[in-house]
Amino acid sequence: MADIISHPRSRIAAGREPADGPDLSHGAGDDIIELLFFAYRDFISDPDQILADFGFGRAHHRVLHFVDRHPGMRVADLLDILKITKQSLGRVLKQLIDGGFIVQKPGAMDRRERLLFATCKGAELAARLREPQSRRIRAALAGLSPEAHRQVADFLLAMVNESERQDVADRVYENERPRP
Amino acid sequence: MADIISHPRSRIAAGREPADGPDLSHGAGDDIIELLFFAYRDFISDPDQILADFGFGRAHHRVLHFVDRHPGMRVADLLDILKITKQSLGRVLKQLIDGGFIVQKPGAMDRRERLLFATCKGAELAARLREPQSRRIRAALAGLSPEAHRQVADFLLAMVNESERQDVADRVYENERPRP
DNA sequence: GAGATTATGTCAGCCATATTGACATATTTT
DNA sequence: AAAATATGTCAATATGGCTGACATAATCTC
Repeated sequence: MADIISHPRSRIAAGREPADGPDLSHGAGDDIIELLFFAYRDFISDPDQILADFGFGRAHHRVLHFVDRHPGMRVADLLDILKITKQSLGRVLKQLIDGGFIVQKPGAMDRRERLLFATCKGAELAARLREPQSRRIRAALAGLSPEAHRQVADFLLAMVNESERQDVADRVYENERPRP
Repeated sequence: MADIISHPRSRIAAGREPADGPDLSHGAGDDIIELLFFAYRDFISDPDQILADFGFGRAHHRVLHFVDRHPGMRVADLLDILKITKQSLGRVLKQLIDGGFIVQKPGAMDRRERLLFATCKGAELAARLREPQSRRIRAALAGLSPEAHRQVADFLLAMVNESERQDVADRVYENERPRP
């Protein structure tokens, strides 16, 4: 029985070098794997209570956040960002529109497009949801060195898939995205 | 119609100070809100293809990861970490046990406890799942300054709820947890 | 030792959010 | 006119959360 049990600790004996094949045991950066899990777990839990008051879930938060931050966004842009299907987005977006948090306007150039905007009501909710998350981040950065904010932002950006990294940087830092 | 639309850009005009009440518009650290979303989105997408080959989802990954990393963990420990109910854990854990990835052993001190261990098969899968995430993290850190790893780890730890921060640090850095 | 508490498991049902596939409509492009 | 695009919608399904109720075995307390 005991012999079918893996003993990870024995595999990380100090200084041990793998004799054959790649070392699949724990290594540099593995602390970040767990820290990311715990940090994100608590980070996304902040707005849950507020959302519950509106009968919304985390999916509504994500949609409202991006529409509020990037007014005039197309539905297709949102699908690219969230990496979900239009059917999944559909229900959530419909609820936000029905509730008066988001409005749609046909595109001026291309009237097939439904450009998305947060209403004042929507912007207020987005701000309420953003507030505890901002507070948590500012508190976390406050205890660190002055350049930590930049280091952390650079790290997180470097964690994004290389193919989309520039798009994400443009979005986050508000360089207006040129749309072809 | 246009007057019910919020215009966030006007609220972040450079140097503007709020005249009344707290400033609920965007401020320091808000770039981190979005960067965390994008970084985590891509970070957790890495193992998805591997998991699909086994008919598993992200819930299985989380359970297997923590059991592999902390052998002899109790079911209650896992519930604390994942912050889910025992019913939710139950289904996923049962599948991992039935599939031979995890085994249970009664606790030596308290035979009510079911201590969890990854089998060799489970440890191998955990390593395969960890590999792309480790690679992504190492690549992200490689482009940064030498002290970035520490800064990022400190930041992520500081993002954890204060009440659990010490427990998380102990877990992540393998200081054996004293159990009362 | 009897009774309370604890650790775990399980049944049943519900909800949120994701999926795929098919099809409809309006609009723009070719 | 035909093809391609942007969006919306219907239907069915899966995952992974939840609550509530109840069962078992083991330990702790008096």
